[in-house]
Amino acid sequence: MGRQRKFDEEDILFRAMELFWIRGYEATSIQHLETHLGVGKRSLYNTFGNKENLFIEALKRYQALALSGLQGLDETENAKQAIRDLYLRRIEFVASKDGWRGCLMTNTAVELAPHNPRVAKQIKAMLKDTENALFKTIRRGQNNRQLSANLDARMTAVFLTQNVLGFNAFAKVSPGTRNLKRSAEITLSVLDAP
Amino acid sequence: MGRQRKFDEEDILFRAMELFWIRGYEATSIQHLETHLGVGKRSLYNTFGNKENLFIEALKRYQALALSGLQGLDETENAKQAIRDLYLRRIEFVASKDGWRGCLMTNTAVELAPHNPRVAKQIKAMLKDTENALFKTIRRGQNNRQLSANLDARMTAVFLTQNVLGFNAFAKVSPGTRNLKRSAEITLSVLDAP
DNA sequence: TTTATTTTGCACCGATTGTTGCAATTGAGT
DNA sequence: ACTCAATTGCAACAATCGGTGCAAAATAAA
Repeated sequence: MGRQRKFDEEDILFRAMELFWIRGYEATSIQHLETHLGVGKRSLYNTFGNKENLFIEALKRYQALALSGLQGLDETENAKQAIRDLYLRRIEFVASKDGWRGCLMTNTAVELAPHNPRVAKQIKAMLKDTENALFKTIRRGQNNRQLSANLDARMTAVFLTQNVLGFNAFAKVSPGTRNLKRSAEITLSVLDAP
Repeated sequence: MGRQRKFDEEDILFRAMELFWIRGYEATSIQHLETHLGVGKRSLYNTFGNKENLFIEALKRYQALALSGLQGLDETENAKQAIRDLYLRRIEFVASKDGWRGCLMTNTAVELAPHNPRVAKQIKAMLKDTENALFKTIRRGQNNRQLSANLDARMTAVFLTQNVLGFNAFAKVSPGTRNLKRSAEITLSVLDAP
């Protein structure tokens, strides 16, 4: 009973995610959200409580998005090629039609996480998602004799995770996928260790 | 002639740099600067014009600081060891007494550069500083037969630069130098290519 | 149709943002 | 001692921030 909503909550969260993604947390004001989402601020506050909650919910949608990207690792038989594909997908991922939006996880890790424990906890979880997915893939490659057993699978996964953060940050100031792709190839050469 | 200043401009810039470093650009308000610098806002505006100019001048001081760190590369004969030392120094660099401040270049690349062309230009210059210093060191290592001639020196330098951004971002959410140091060793293994 | 309940639009809140006008203060040059 | 330019402290500015109170609008249940 009562008046029915004019918007879909999940749709709003997805689009809010994109706005935070492009402009960052502080620079995306409630007013900005209002106009670009087509929803009155009062409805936003009724639904999500406050800006922080709205952001955290939006960030969860990003986490789901990133997680589905990581699942692509399982679809390629060769471990190194699987990781290469992930990198190439992520490089396209951080490039939007107009300019470079980078990666919401990286942006948030730098801008918001240091001052907000709730956000920091969530970012840590997302980093662990990445690390664990890469770890699993490296282990699989070792079992299949595609990667050397001498590789420290866990630390290599940590290394690759840091590296993803790196090119996300790099992409924000240096447009163009060419350098990113060539640099990614060097990153992958770590997997060729004897 | 006229009334003399109560502060040293260079000293203020250095301390402002530290404040921006810890809290970020937006979160460091003029009021915050006023109290922590011990200088009235009116003096700040008289001297630097506005907040953006003050920040850019402070960022230049950071650039000089980073540049002097890069010069340490020339002080170690072995190229790989020189780069390792740089990494270890930078890992300590991003760790302050109280918590993790990360790297002002990385923080700014993510938070401010995308919306501010002047800042973006300066960040690009700083990245080029890093890349060029690493390139020179890699070349030196190749000339001295310490590193393989098969290494693409330029792209390896780009890779290492991205990697530095990566662990700067990583450090903001994952305190502790241990993981960073171990991951750095994997990064350096790229230089062992045959 | 009436009632009960939820959502929406509008006005408005106090706090804070960066920035400036102005007059008092300072101190070197005359 | 006087002048004049530079610097300072204080008050205030308009704009914007996140957030709310309240009544009208909308809709399901009675």
